[in-house]
Amino acid sequence: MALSKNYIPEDTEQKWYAHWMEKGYFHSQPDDRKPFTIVIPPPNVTGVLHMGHTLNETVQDILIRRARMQGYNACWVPGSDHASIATEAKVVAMLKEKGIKKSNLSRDEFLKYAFEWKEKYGGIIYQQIKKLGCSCDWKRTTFTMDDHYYKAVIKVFVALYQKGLIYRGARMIHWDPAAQTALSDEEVEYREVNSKLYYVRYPLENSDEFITIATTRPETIPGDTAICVNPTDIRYHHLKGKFAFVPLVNRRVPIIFDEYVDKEFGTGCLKVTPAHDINDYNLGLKYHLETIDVFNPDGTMSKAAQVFVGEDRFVVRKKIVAELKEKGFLVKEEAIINKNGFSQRTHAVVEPRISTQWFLKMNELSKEALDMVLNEEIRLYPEGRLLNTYRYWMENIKDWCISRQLWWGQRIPAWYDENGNVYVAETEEGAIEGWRKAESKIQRAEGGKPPFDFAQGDKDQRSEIKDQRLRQDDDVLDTWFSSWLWPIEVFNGISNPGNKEINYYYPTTVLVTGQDIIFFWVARMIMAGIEFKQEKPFDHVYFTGMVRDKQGRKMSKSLGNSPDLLKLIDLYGADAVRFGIMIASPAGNDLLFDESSLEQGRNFCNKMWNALKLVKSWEVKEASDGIENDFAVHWFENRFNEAALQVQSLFENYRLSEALKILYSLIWDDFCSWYLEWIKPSDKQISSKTLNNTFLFFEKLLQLLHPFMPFVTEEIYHQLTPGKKEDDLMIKPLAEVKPFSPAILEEGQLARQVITAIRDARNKHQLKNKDLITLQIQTLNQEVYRSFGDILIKQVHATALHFSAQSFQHSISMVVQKDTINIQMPHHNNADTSLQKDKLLQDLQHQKGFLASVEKKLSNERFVLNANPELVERERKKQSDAAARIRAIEESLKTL
RNA sequence: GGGAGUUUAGCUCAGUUGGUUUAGAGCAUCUGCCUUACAAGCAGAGGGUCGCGGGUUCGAAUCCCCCAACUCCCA
Repeated sequence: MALSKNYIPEDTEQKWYAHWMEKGYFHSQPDDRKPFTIVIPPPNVTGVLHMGHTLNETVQDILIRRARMQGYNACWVPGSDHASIATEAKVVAMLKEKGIKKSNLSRDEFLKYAFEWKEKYGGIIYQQIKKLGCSCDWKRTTFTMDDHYYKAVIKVFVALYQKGLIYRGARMIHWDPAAQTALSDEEVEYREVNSKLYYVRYPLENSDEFITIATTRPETIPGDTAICVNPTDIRYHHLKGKFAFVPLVNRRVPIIFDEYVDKEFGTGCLKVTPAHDINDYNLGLKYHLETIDVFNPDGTMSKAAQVFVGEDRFVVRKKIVAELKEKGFLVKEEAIINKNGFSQRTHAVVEPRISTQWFLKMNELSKEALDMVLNEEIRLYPEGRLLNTYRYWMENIKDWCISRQLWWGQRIPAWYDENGNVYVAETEEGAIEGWRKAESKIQRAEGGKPPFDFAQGDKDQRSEIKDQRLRQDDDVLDTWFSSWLWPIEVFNGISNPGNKEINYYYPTTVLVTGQDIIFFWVARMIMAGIEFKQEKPFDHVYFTGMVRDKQGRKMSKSLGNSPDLLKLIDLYGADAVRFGIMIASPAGNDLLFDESSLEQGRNFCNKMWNALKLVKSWEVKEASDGIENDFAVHWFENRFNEAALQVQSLFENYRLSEALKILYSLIWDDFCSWYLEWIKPSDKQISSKTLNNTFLFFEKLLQLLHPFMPFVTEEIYHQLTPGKKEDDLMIKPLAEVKPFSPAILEEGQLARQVITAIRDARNKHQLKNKDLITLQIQTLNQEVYRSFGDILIKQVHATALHFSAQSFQHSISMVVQKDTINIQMPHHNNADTSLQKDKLLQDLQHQKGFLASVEKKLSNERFVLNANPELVERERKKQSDAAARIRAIEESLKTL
């Protein structure tokens, strides 16, 4: 079958993915090979594949595919997390469309809808990951709400509670009024916003005077319970012991003095609202102030506010300002820029709120997790900045608020009795048992007998307790409280500790993730690994950068600058998308996404496709090889080995983008532009030896490139010798990297330089391709030139190669390394040599300058004395080379 | 406000412990080519006071200090 003009990705991608799946290449089982394990950072179940995922998954696939070819037992576990806030919001929205209110549903009914939703939409992203070509072990797909996973999370909660690391308490937390749930510190994003600073005067008691405060949040005025100034601020010394009245609600509040207040900000007077600001809350604790919560959970004004009850906080801000103005309390307003906290999921302005929540103590957990990274037991790539970030967070760690006021997630395994006592257990029975023990203790203390005897299995009594005496906590756990177990529980390491799989695959080899979730995930996974497995979760962490558009802006829905990935795959092919993304992602840097790099990837596929067409068009002629092919084959073999070695070392350092660049240039330039042109026969006839070597080279190139561009390489691999292939490139073992000879590479370099120099001269003198030239070289190294003489003649369209001690008169001459090259055309006896002369003069000047700098170095005694001998020797070589080159140039100039 | 990082060609980046031909690559640009694998191509070329200013050294893109700009993280 004739091959198409260009490479057509859609013809091959689906075919090969299906083939690989059918062969079970992606599936891994423990065996006696070394494992190479990656767990996918679980994308959110509500998600569709975006550019960030694409970069991330591509990197993982590259690593896992290469490891597989290197003979590791490669296992890449896919999955997703349940994303409680985001998913619950989607389900609520879906219900709303159906005309169902969440508040009218029972918890179980709601969860039924949620699971339905998950079944319907939760798998979309998997299909997209497959389109990208990712070789995940789909049989291991895990979801953070799977049964075993759910149980593991509960088990961990109970264990940490029993260890005293989990506690429940009233604290000031971040409240998301849109989702109506608490958030952890990490789920709040701070952004600068334009806002206003309002100056409001509060009347003083028993006086005509006022005290003026400045605030950006006038809607919290009804919650004020003090005014605070700095004790060193002499402006307010006379107010010691005085009281003021809060405008609108007319509350009498004390004036207190504390160092916390910044004298320079506003008027130096701070209104204190302990219920609605973390610093004010601390002042409240210190000075025993009343705490008045003026907001409802949804961000409207509460009854306690007395004014504008039931209206939204931002509407009320405007109304209160208007009223303050009207009543003469407002002194002035000033435009300022300040930072607001926004919910990462709903983007609502976060409200500091005092609330009873569950917390995990982080101090003890963090110590070992920090050491593990500092002493390089776990290595971060790239290291520098991220190590500092990690250290800072770990050293200043705060307790983690893990409860969420939602239904979609693992329900907190805590039960309360009528008196508010709490019983934490993995099951309800366990909690009842705990309650019974506690009860009977009291009974015994009071001399009575235990109320129930479960040993007798009294079912009625049991349900009585369940329904009337014990009530389970309504809240669920933070999604990250399940994700932090991911590297362990995907192998059932918590629900079924010590099983064969966890023992084999854990710790995993490398985690690939974005820098933005270093705290959410990476740090906490390390803690979980230490706590529950007594071992690190992974050896390496590779952080990818952020995907931006080509102007450097973050990709976002609102800017509309994130491209539709599936469309791009349709347009360019998955390999081209992978190429484009990787070539533009220098290790550790952000990716500036530009469609033109996908085009480059598509063109690259096409280039290889055409090389395939070329080599397949050749026919074997059984005759001895000409010398030219020996040189070409020998040279390319060494060039390949050199590049393979570079690629290996780049992989070891996670410099994937650079490895891809090396391969791109190795295939396009070295293989296609040089090697294939050198061996290309004029009559399609080629020796079997050269052809076989060429096929072998091609295969080896495809193999090295395969992890980056799996589809096109597999396709060409099979096309090279159709019908014969029983294996697949994907699982073909990668050969050991072989040493290379620098000498042959240098000879190749010389050949290329001479060819390029002559082509340049032809170009400058507007010689047609068909014009044959006479070629003469002045060199002390005729042997080397003879070894590639035929290549030279073919590549520059010369009649023959001559060696001579003298230049031709009226020839065009140039100097390559230490040799002078002369070319002459039959019909160009009076060629204009001025261009050539300029170039030689320029080169001469450069060489002289260079020689001078080398000689300066060598005439410096301190250099010769201090620098190591090899270095001095190298400088001497530079000196003699430069001198030789200068001589050659001067010679050539004489003939012009 | 505190901390970290970055600054090399028009753009994106390499440049390992200071010395490897007075700085390299890809893309973009320019010139010439429809040469029978490929115009999604071929051949060639131009382009940088290594952010600024000091210092250390025989020698600095590389080490130190100051300043400037940008980015990120934290509060």
